[in-house]
Amino acid sequence: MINHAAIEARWQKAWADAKVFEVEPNEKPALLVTAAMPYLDMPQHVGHLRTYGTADAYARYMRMRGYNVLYPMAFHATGTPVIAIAKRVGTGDPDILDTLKLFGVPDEEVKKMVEPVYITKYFENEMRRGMVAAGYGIDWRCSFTSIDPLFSKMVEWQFMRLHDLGFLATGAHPVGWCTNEGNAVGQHDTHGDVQPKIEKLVAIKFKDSGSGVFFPCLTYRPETVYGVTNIFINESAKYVVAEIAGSTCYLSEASAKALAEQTSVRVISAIQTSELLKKKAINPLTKEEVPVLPGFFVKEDTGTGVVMSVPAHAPFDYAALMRLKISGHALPEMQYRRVLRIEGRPDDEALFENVRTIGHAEAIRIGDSTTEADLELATKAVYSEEARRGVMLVGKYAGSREPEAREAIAKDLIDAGQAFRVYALANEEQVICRCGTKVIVKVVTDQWFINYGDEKWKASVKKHLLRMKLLPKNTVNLYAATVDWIDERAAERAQGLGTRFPFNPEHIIESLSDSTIYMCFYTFAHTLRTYGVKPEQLKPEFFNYVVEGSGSVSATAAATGIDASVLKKCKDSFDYWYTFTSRHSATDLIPNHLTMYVFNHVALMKEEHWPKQIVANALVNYEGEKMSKSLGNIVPLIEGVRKYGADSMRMVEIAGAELGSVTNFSVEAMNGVDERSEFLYRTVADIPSLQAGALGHIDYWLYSRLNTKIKAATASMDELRFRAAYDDIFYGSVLELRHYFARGGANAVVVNDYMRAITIMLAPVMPHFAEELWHMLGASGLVVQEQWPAADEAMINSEAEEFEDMLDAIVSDISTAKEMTSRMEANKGKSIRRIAVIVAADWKSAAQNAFVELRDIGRVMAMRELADVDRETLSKALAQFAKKGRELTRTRAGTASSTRPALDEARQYIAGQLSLGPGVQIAVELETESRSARAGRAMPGKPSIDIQWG
RNA sequence: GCAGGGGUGGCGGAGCUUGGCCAAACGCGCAAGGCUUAGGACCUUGUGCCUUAGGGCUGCGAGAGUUCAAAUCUCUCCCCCUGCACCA
Repeated sequence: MINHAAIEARWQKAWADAKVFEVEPNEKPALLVTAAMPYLDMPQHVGHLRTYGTADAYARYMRMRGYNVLYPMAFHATGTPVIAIAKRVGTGDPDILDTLKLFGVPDEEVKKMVEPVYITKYFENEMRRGMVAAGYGIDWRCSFTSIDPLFSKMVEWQFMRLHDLGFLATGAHPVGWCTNEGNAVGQHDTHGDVQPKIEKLVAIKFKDSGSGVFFPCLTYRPETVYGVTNIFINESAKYVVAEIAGSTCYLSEASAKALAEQTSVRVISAIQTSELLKKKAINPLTKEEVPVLPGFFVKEDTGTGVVMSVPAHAPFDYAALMRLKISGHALPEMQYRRVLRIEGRPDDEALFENVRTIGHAEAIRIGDSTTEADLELATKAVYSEEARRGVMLVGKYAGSREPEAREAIAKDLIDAGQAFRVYALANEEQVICRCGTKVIVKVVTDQWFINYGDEKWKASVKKHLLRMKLLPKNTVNLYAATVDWIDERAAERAQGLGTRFPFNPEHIIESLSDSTIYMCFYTFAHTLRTYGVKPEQLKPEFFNYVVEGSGSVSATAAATGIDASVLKKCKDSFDYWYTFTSRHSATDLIPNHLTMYVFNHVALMKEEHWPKQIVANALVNYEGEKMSKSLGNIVPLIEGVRKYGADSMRMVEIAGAELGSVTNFSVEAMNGVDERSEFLYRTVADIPSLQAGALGHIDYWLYSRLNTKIKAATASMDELRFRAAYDDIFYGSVLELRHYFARGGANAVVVNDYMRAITIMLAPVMPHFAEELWHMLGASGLVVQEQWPAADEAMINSEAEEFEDMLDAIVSDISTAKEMTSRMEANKGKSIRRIAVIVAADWKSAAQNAFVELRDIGRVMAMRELADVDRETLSKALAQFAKKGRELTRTRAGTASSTRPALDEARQYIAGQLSLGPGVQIAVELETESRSARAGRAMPGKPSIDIQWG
């Protein structure tokens, strides 16, 4: 058994001692590999290995390809999560205590986690340990955290530059909001980590014909205003008269309070619902007068507490009217006016009939089987059908499709002052802040944004994306779509760790926005530290000079007080490493971080320093299931390494699937890797017991396979197709070695050469195991510093490879034939006496190649070289070639005289593969000499088989 | 809803960019044989359907089209996954 732990420890120490990952600019081409810095709120779990391991394997590969590779690591601490943990630990929230326990954080450490900075320190150490254990070749000298004062100076500079360039803007913006804490609420601030979804609605103002006060009817579907029959309010709620954004309205008291967070609201007086129910209101578009009625489903705390009723298109509205009718309420003359039709559905009347049927059924509760849940379902069905195929029947937009009409009518009404925007949470369940308060929507004013909507900025990003290498290739569309869609993005926040926002020091810079150009900081972080540069010396001039490339050394030295030689060193390092960068992250960051990364580089740096390559990987499942805290299937990285070994996990996660597909972390897969590792390990260990001597066919075959493999694997690796590459390098080598040994291969030099190359190629993904094999092979130095093998075309021998393929085809053919003939009546009670393998005559290969060339039976027949062949036999063979058509290619099988001895040698192998007893004779015959009736069937590369029973 | 990705054997998953050599790599599972006191592990073969000899038929979400030829190109429809922002 391979002792993973011992091997890992030995080689991790060897790498550290040799400082192989501590690199400085040199004459080699540069490559800076960066993976998204991990957030310091949890230890790493096995899933993280996918991204960081992929980046590491790529870095190791490129190093072997002759690049000077820097793979650094930083840590993200900005924002609210760390503070949230401190708070939750402080209040003894059992949820967080369980989670920390799941991650193996000792109790005495948990106690100290009431202090945010302590949390970041703890997890930083934890993560470093995990990353070393997983075998990442990181240059730790360049590390920093996003709350490092030196780093903060760069973020400040970044935002001042964005401001100079006109990319910062202020404005109003709706956010999820907790009135208790007075803070914006994101996903991790809510119970059950629910993302508050904000949607835009519109409130259409129906004027009370008596008082002139408005009923602001909240709706998702302003286009149905043409079909309104009445207005609904909640009879049992409290209503008020209030001034909203300049107009006087009736609305529920709860709504008035909530709306005050979105716009100016001044409550004037209370009003009884009985008063409201006496009123009539005028539809602003149709000018019709409609009554106000009680609606059972109207929620007082959503929107305005006033809705318009469109029974033809809304099951709830119809049901409410039916309920009123049943309870004997006086109803207006109902109009059920349809405002749109369903295109391509001649029976669309049926759909509207259904609306009524369901509404009616709910109202009278037929057998209690039709409920409000059915109304919800019906509503959804109607909305989606009408949105997809609805065409307006009435009004200004008659003939338009529903989605366009909806937008256009909303805009017209708002522009005309007949409606206003209302934001609401779209979540089906109520969203509750961790503090217990219900989350509402607030429109934040004077909010600073980064204006990613800037057209010129977008255009240059789009243009640059076309020049970048974006992997996997099918992510290109997602980047393009993101650039099209991305708009203003909040740049500041009231709470959390981080850098103060320069234009509003009360706030901190939003935490995704402060990590868009941080990779450049790696290139000079350790220089700043080595020379003791102080944060206050990192004036804008420093970054102008080093990162932006403007200004002179002397002027920068004068402005900052930093020694000119240090400045020069920083700039040279940045210029060197930024010639070729590869950014690694998970696919889900494409629509935000990765796209913003491109935007910010394009805005702030010289074109030669813009991003060159982004690699986005999919995530990892655990035994087929998503990893999640709730499923309790999260394995901490360090625990995984201890249990399965770093290399096996790396092989499974990095090379278990192509970049864009989910890899499955399973014990079974891990065992599969272990078995093969053992096999390779034994193979290397057994080399001394093999022979030396002249090379035979099977030796040339193995060399050929090796070089074919190197060629294919190199091409795959260049595209980061790890799965394809390691199918060949790892899994394929095991199959080939087995075949080699089964065919009697036993040459120590050949196996040694083969395993040397395989070992080098294993190193990017299985670095510890590769070092161990390298050492066992008696090689000097570290494999991590070796050159990636180059394929030797001269060693690729397609004839030898084809021969082995033919051999397996023969085995398979005999096996089928054996099965078939055993069922023949004539062979009952007999056993196989002899198997003849009959090799095609040489003229057949000549004829085949001639036919492939000429594609003309007559011309081949006339060839002088084939003049000796019996006319009928030749024409039959040619007819067979013709039948194969385009599939037929030149045969590369050797001549009969060379194939025959090779097959002779392979007889034992064939017998072994078929588990034939010693009593069965295998004979290799030439077509020209064979007495078998089946001899004529032999074709180039496909000998005829004759099984003789007796 | 909007956007992006995807639907291939019992399963995971190749192949689809450059249509034909694809019943479909590789692996798992399953079956038979070998080995073994037995089991496990390991090795070999088989694993869509039909077939008394290497052949034939059907097949790649559904339907239609282009083509001599389609898993691969085009269109329509159905289904699944992911993201939708102030949050890392």
